[in-house]
Amino acid sequence: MHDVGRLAQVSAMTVSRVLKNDPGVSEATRERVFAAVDRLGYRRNETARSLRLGGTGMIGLVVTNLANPFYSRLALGVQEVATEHGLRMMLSNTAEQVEREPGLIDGLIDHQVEGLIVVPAGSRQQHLASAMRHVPVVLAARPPAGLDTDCVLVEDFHGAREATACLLAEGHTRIAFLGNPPALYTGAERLRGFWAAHEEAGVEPDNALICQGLVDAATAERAALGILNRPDGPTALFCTNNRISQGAIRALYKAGITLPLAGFDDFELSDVLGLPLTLVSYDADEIGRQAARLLIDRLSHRDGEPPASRRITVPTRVIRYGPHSGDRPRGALPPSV
Amino acid sequence: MHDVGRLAQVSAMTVSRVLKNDPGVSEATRERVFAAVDRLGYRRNETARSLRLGGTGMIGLVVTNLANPFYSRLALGVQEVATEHGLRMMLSNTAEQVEREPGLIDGLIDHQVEGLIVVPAGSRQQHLASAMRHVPVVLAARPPAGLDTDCVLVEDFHGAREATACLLAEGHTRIAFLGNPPALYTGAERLRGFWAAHEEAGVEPDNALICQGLVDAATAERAALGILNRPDGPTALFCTNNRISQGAIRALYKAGITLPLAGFDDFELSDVLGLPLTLVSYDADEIGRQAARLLIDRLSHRDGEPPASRRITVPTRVIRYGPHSGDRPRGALPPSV
DNA sequence: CTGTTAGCGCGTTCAA
DNA sequence: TTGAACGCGCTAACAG
Repeated sequence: MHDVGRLAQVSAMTVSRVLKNDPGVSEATRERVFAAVDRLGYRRNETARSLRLGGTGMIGLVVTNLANPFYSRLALGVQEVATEHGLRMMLSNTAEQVEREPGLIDGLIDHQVEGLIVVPAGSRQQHLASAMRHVPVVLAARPPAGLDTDCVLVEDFHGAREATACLLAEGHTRIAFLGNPPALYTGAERLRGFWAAHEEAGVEPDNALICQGLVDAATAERAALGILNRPDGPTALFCTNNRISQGAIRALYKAGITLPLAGFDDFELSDVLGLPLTLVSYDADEIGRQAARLLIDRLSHRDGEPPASRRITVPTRVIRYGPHSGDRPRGALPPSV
Repeated sequence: MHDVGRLAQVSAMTVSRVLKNDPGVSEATRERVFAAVDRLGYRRNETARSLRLGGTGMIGLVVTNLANPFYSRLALGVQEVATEHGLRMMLSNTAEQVEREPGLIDGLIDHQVEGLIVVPAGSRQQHLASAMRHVPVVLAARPPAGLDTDCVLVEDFHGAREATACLLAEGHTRIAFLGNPPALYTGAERLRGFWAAHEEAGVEPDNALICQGLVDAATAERAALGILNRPDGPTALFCTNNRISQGAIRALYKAGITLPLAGFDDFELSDVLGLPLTLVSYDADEIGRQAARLLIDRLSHRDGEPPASRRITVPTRVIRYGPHSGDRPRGALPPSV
């Protein structure tokens, strides 16, 4: 900045003012300064600015797996709203290693993020309490456990119940449940919805068809194959997320079986599989947007009464693809049997 | 740090030393300092450190669309290598707005990234030359145009030729080409490969079946439908990337037609579509890893002879899914017609 | 309209 | 083994 000033024959202070669009600078010097900036290719050092200004204008986002479209969409939603408010987003990815989450959060705090949005990977949230000593924290997709803070959830229970009810309404009474670990909020809620739909239909779920603790498509595929090979197998499947659905679909394909499948999360090409699918769809971007809005609102009330913690729910809707009982034949890529 | 020092009855300087694992500190004071740190929940300010140390330990990555698995995998690859070397990654996403790329790059430079990895979105690279005045820049997936710098490419030409050759070998002589804008390197190279395979097979491609400038699945779907509805339609399709393949598959599905499809990029569920697919697969993570390695290598030679610019190529391999002419019937979800 | 002073939080250098 | 002074690049507050 000194160099720019020298070239423009002004002090560094004046350069600073020009770059900040401070009104009290004569047009002549403005132009000289800009010319010097261009000539030297000068760029302001945001690190030094943050230090001086006492704020970085950055918020942190912590997710478990960027390669999962759910998280990348969520990240895009956060980014969108952050950008609108002149904030930048720093992204951290735990790469499915739960134990790395505390370290990543500390790292973001060390880098002076002004707030955090976290999709907590495990069930322990003690490290989030520590983080809250430094900056506001908003949770996404999972509720706080013993923490007083905002969160954005999807209608896990409702969505699971509705999709399960679709299968039951078609007469299925032996529906397999393929779920993620029950220690996760989403896993537990979605099982609860599955169960509730059964109760309402007066159908008793068979525990032998309930499988939990699946963590990715590969484990889901193995579990699904196991269940499909049982003598008293299911007539339909319910999967609690997109990874599990994909594993189950692969199992069906390999086993050469076509069964109706219901599950959480829509996914690419779901509409062209030719399978009878009943998917609980929702806007992952919107979760990110809402989380960002909650966080930014909290940041704007930093010096004052902090607002009471809020819980926002993003709606789900059931989408059906492929042939279902009662449909007319479609003619394109029909399921074999 | 002062506060911590006061609580531990030492100067801030000693706290700094303890936190840096400086050897010259007595065990007694170490423990007092750590105790004070824990009690106050103190975290070192990385912003201030960077200023003093003259380096942030961050590298920047610029991509166009995080929701595309190609880019999110690439980002994970970069992140992996960066972490191994004690560097952090700042991610910027242009959200398909080419014109935002220069601004995002400037932003990363302002935040003092020590190097950049860019997947250039447009054909103009002037802004990259400006960026190179500040930090080393490595290009991914597209070569430099009038720039002297490292890049990591995939075997665009070779992959396209090989996949096309598979279709030709099966007797197809009317293969539609659905491509991204030819101004993009990948678009041009893949068309060249498509063409070369035809020449080698002594088959003349029909220009009426060549369609370029497709930017996403929706435009690809429309283009594919148009070509499929021609009286002299194709007997197979070639798509230059995953988005276009997905659009084409949707078009086939809606039209109720099953045709062999070849294309760049493998994608989720490609193996269970039951369509005859010939996909050019490669490791997107590896592109990110290699790009990060090139960048880090360049960073390590910062004060000395900069190495000559290098070009690394990531190999492709052709993977085939579903029934192909000559296969035995599979029995599971076979294509109709 | 412009320049000077001081300090953001930290670490290097030197002195005790 | 520990502390004091100084400065990284920038800008708020106060001169002039």
